[in-house]
Amino acid sequence: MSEPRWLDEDEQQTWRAFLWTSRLLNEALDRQLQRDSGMPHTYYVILAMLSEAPGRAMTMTALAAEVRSSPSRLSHAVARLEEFGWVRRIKPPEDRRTTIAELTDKGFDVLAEAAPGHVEEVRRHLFDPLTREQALQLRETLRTLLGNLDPDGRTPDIFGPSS
Amino acid sequence: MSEPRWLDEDEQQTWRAFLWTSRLLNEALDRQLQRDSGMPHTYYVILAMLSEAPGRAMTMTALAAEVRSSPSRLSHAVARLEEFGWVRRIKPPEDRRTTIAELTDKGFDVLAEAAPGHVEEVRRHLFDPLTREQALQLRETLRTLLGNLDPDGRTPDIFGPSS
DNA sequence: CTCCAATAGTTGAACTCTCAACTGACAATC
DNA sequence: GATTGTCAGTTGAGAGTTCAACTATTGGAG
Repeated sequence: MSEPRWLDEDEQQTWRAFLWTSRLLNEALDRQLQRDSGMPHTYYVILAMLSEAPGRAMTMTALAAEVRSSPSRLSHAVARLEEFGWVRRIKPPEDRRTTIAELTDKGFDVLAEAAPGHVEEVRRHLFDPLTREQALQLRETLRTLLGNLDPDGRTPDIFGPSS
Repeated sequence: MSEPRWLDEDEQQTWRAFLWTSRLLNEALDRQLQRDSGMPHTYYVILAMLSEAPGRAMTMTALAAEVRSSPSRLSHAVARLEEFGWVRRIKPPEDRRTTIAELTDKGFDVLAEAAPGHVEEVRRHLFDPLTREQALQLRETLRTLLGNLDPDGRTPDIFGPSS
């Protein structure tokens, strides 16, 4: 065991700022979505990702990777979304292990209704306070961190085609 | 109702990078702390803040502000921490509405044991991948966002004495 | 062809968090 | 000095998350 390398004052401030910012931002989004559309932010992201997929459908595993969720969390979430009638589960005959989650028309409508308010909230809390310059710098910094946290870079959409 | 201002490509990428980064970072910290010290990250932060307070004690309201928690969440959390014997509740006679949460010696020891591993994890995921320059820029950006999210700037410790 | 490992996903229990309702104590006004 | 309002904190129910254990199916290795 080597000596722990403690955080200096600057680092401490950076870390806490990160912690509070992500906490508060997430809570703000959750509150807004829960109030206006009756769903937590996690569910919104699932619907959004499904809506972008070809055929508005994806296997559970692919979807889990897309939304950075554990298989378990996604399974529970989709079960709930299915209760709401926003997602449908399909068992394809080719590989009977897999399950395909498909966004229903109702789910698509709910998403379409939720989107403007949600985007507005993201804008208000994340982009409005920052200059364009800051936002772009932030993106680069976060990409760096993400490359570290999510090593099997299953995030091709986040990295531009030029890299 | 005005037209929603959608996110452009850059903003979309920034936003998702923020989302995944904070998600994954939080999960990494939670897993590490749960595994090595049997507590979620939220509880660690509560213990840490208490340990820094004079007398290692604080009123529930002050502590809630410090850790950006709702009164309810904090109340449940402290109830649990009390079960573990890491925190003690005290009812002061001056104002019998308030409750003071005090870190016990046992709680302090647990925190002291948990700290090095936790700091190491923060370092690995947040500071090691970044240049010092990036980290400082990140801090400024986050301060801006935080000023927006947490308007009653009850974050004097995060803003330097010069501001 | 059989057996074993890997893949895909689900389930239940324990736990944390949210929200709304509630209790109890101090403060202020009439 | 009663009433009303505000402050401090708790509680319970419902919902989401985690972890470990489990089922079912497919892909290989011998």
